[in-house]
Amino acid sequence: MATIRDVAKLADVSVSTVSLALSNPARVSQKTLEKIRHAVAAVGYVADPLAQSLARGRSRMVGFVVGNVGNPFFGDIRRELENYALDHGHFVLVTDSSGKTERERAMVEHLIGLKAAGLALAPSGYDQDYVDFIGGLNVPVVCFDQKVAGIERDFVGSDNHLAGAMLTEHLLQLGHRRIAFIAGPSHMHTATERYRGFVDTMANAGVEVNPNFVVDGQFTRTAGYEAAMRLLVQLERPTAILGANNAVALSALQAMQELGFRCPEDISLAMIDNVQWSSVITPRITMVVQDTLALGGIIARRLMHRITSPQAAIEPPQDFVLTPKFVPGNSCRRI
Amino acid sequence: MATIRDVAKLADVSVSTVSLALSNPARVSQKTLEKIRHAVAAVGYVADPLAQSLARGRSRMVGFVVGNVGNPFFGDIRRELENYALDHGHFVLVTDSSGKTERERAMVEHLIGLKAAGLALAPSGYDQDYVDFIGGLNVPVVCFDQKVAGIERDFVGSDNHLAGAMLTEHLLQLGHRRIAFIAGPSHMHTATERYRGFVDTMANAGVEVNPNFVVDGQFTRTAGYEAAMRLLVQLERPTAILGANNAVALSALQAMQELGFRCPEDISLAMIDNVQWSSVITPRITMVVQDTLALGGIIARRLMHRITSPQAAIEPPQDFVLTPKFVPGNSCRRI
DNA sequence: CAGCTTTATCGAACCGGTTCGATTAATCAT
DNA sequence: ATGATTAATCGAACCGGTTCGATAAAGCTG
Repeated sequence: MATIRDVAKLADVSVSTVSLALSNPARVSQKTLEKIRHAVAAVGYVADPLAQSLARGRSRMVGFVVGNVGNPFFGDIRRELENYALDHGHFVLVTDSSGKTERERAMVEHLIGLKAAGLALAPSGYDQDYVDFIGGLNVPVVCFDQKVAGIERDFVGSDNHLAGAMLTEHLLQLGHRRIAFIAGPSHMHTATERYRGFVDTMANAGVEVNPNFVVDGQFTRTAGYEAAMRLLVQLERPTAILGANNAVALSALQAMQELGFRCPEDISLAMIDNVQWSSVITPRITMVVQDTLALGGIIARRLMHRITSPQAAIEPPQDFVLTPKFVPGNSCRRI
Repeated sequence: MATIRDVAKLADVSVSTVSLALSNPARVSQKTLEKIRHAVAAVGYVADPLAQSLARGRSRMVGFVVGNVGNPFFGDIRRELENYALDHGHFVLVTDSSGKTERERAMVEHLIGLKAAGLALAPSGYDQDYVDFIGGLNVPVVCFDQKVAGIERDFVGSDNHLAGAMLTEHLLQLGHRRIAFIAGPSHMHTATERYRGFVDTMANAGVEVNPNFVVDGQFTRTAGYEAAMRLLVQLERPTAILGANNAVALSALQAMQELGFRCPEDISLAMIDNVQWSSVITPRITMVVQDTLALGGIIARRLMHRITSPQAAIEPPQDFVLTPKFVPGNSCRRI
């Protein structure tokens, strides 16, 4: 590998001039710039990113930290970020915390150790310790998906209250009254907001929520399955189930299939968030989806702005909340 | 941030002794080791990974390069690698090439620039240029999924010929003769092997393959959909469709649904490779799946072995080919 | 106790860049 | 022509570690 000293020697200038020429060509005379350019080409010089990062104290890498890179929701966002970052000379390092706060912290620390220029982070924690940790990071951070109280950072997400409300409203319109809700973890902002959307809409319509019809699915497959089972074995069953995310809703569908309930003839189903291959799942599930591409675009632009613009550091953090979209399927019937 | 010089000053020893003590405690006297340990704790010293990598010429990071990190197949492998690498003091950098050779190359070069200790790579290219590029990398590389002719590296994958053969055999057993095959890209080893598995099994059974029943689905959703449509609009339709991967098979299911064909009553369907939520897709598709956890485990161990074991460099590359598993569903009927 | 080996520690060079103050050369106003 | 600016270049220090040869002290042998 050719180093900057090889270039300097060949171009017959000092190392510092080469460095200057490469980072700020305008401040070097035409003649030397030419010489240096030739020398660079001749020896095939490429700057060592590690050495640059060490000297600068900053790298040209941005971290992408989520709980599950396999989730298409995060996948779309990642792609947007990667494209945008690449166009701006930055490289995205993807990390997966498996939803574990512990691990997320280790990965964030590792990224900071790598002198990451910035972080796009879907928070997995919520307590004071966590808030302090994220708040104390000395690099630009854009949070997304989960809004965590106390974290003073840019945030990009969807209106989850509205998402819950839209589907509840839809089911009410179809005549459903016995609507069940499979909720997510109560410490997650998205989960509580979606639940509030459900409860508020029911209240506004003057429909009482049966406490037995609210179960906790933890946003996971296994817990969602068990929660759905608890709903389905009751004597007085719901006529419709609203899943707070894709995992619990699809688990509910599976439970229904296993118990011999037809959807939507016996029980209607609706869910928040899309899933890959939803178009081949029978029935097509009525859902509210987030505009992942738009979210990804905003996250990317906001993060790169904070990274590249010098005065961005003093701009106050900002929230970007997008409106989710209703996507009708045929999993909800009129009763 | 505390540096190694802070530690040295506080412990009243030289910088080199601190470095030595930290990397090889046995070669330092008990007394100084104690002093250094105290000093480290006192100033909260953590070595800068960047500086270490620069000085050593090697980092403690391994690169994971695939075409689609969202694919659960790669997700399982990634998780295995991450766990194993973490246990061995290494950190996994995940990158996604979107299947583009161009981009993959850029990412690999970036990882090399970062002095990655090794690479787990699902190759996306196949021509001589690509082979030379991968072969010329000066770090341990374990290839997986796609076996590329000419690349002299460890390889971990499944027996794709067998995968194709198993499903073909299954369909033949059920009485099918007019079996269609939605193939993948002909430059991909997995695709050609699966196709050969199909063709060979048909030939062994003395059943002729209708040329109109072999269409190219490119392993993608859109191409798979179009390919399936071409199959379904023929006057003489197949009685069964074998999708060479999950994307083309599910696209075929979608096409069938849209045209009003029932599965399996009208047409049977089988596919290679699992997909998330396959359990809630109706019908449950009969498939052959790869043992992703085992694959991931082998990849992880092989790569870390090459990285950590000094004499591993001279070990010849080795192929690990696992047997896939047949998972019956109810998408294939007897005729 | 002399002579030799081993052990513990250190200094200096190095990895490959960046940055800033100093120096020299060129340009300008008067 | 002269002093003041400005532009171009350079040297040296620095980022934060590792590594290796040198040196001094300690341990062993006979």
